[in-house]
Amino acid sequence: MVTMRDIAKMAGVSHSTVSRALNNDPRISPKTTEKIRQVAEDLGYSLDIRGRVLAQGRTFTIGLAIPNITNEFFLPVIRGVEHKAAEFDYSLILCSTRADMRFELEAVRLMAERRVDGLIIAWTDDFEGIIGKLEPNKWPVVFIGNALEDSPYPFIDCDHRSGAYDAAKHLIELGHKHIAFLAGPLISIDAGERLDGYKQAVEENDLVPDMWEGDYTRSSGYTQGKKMLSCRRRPTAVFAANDWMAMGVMSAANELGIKIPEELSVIGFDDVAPARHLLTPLTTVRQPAQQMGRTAVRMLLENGKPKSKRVVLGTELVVRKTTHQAIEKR
Amino acid sequence: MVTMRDIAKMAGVSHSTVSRALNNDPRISPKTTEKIRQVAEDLGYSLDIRGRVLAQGRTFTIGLAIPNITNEFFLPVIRGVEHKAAEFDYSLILCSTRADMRFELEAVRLMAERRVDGLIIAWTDDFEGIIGKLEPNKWPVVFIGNALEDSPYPFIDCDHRSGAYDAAKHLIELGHKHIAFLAGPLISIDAGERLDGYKQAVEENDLVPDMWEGDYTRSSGYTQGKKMLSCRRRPTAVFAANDWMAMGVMSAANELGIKIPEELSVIGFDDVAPARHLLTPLTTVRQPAQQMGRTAVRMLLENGKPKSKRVVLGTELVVRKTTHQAIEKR
DNA sequence: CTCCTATATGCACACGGTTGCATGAATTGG
DNA sequence: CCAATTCATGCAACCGTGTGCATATAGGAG
Repeated sequence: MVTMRDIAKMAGVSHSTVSRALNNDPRISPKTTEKIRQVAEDLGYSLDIRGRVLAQGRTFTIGLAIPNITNEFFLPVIRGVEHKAAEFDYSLILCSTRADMRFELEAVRLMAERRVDGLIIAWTDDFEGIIGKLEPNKWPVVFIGNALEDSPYPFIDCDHRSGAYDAAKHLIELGHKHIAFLAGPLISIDAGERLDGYKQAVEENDLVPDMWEGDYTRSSGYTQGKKMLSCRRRPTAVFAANDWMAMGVMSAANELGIKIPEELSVIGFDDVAPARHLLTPLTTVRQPAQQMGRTAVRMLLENGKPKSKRVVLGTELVVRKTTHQAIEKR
Repeated sequence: MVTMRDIAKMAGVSHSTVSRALNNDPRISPKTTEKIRQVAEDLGYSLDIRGRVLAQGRTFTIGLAIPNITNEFFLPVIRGVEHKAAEFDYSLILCSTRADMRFELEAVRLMAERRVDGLIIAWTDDFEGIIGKLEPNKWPVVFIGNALEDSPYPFIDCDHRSGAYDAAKHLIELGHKHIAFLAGPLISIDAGERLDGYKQAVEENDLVPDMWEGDYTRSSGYTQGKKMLSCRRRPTAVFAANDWMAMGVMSAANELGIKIPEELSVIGFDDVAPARHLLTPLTTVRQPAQQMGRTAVRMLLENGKPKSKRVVLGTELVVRKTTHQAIEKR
């Protein structure tokens, strides 16, 4: 492998001159620079960034820890982070933590050892554990998702409450009177906020809440969907707290011969890719996942003066084909 | 930031002793080792892997260049690479090349500068360009996908031909006599092979091929689907060369009021997540994407003796709900 | 007591760049 | 023609860790 010292020898200069020439230092004469460039080219030189990294104290790398690569939901987050990082000429180190705290802490250790210039932790359950690991050396970190409103750590999340409110409002405006809500696991922060949004909308309009609990998986949507749709007075609309459960509900409705959207409106949350591609594409609330990724990178890298440590992004109601005017009551 | 020299000073030893102690060198006495461990702990020491990297000449990092993070199809590949790399205690640097050769070469340069221990290039169109960049320094590389059978470079792909053959055969065994094939863009290598597999199966059974060309996008599936299903004698089964196009065809059928699978069987290729989640889930040929990722890492990292430079994995026919016995001819 | 052998640790250099400061050469002004 | 200044380059230290070899100390055998 050819180094700057090799080039220096060939060009009859010192290796510091080579370094400066290749970095366009104006103090090196154009003639020398040109010569060095030429020799470098001839020898097939390739910069070894490891030297620079050690000398300059930066790694031009950021780390991203994602709970579960398997879940399509995180894909746009990764994309956002990758693209924004690339804009800054930064590389991305990706770790999947399998939603397991041990792996998560392991990933943090790994990235700290690599001295990444910044760390993005997505949807962790253990803020304190991570901060504890990072604290001794004050590594810069940004969290995405799962954020408490009064979190002392820099985070990015979206407004689940108002997103859920919008979704419920949408159904109400279509004339639905009986709107069931299929909640996520209520230990989770966003699940609680989404429930709140639903409740607020329903109560503001003098409707009675009808709450069921799932666990954000498709199969829980299916099971609970079967139950709620077999009730004597079944809802005319279901708001599922995420798309996976919404798809489970659709499955259940399908098996029960209930037509969507004519006989049942369904709305989800997140705007996950598979839901977009259904034959009757799902109406949902889009979480700006890609933008969340981009913003996280910006917060980490943008010239040191973070305007704010907390960012809450808005959501967007995406009306597609699964919501429909309520049928009149007989 | 506390370094080994700091620890050494505190513990009254030299930094080489610290290095050895922390690496469990048996030559350091248990007493000293324990003491050094303790001091390291007290000072909140964290290994800086950059030093090791430079000293040992390895980076414990592999690079993965993916054409397009946006496409869910690549997700299992990333997962496979990430998991396998983690098993080896390797980190993963991820680059999305936006299916643009310039970005691709840029990504290769970046990873080379970072001195990754191995490079995985997924579905490139420009093997020579990349090898040209890598050649001068003989960086280890493995390609995934888009492989020519006689490629001189180490690659992993799956057997598109036999996969397509299986798909067509499946339809034939269900009694279909008129099976349309919606091909991918025929410049692409796998598109050609899939077409060959289809042709072989159809001809072996004395059926007449009915070939249409798409471009692997959902919308091309929709457009061509509309056309082929509006023919006077429309096919009873469609084999789309990938899942996205299959979903387009299903959309078209849906709009034309053609019932799937009763009136039309549809089969895809790849087993992309959204196709799995349709209300009537798609029958398809699974490309072992995750395993391809894992294998690529293994080829790069496993103790230097690659058994073979070319791996062609098998595919798996996944029968779900979109294929059905052919209706009898009247 | 002396010699030999383990055992434990330190010294110094290596890895591949970057950078503050010094030095030598060339140019300019008087 | 000399001094002052600018310009181009080299020297050497540095970043944090790993490692071959030398050295110091202790323990055991004769």
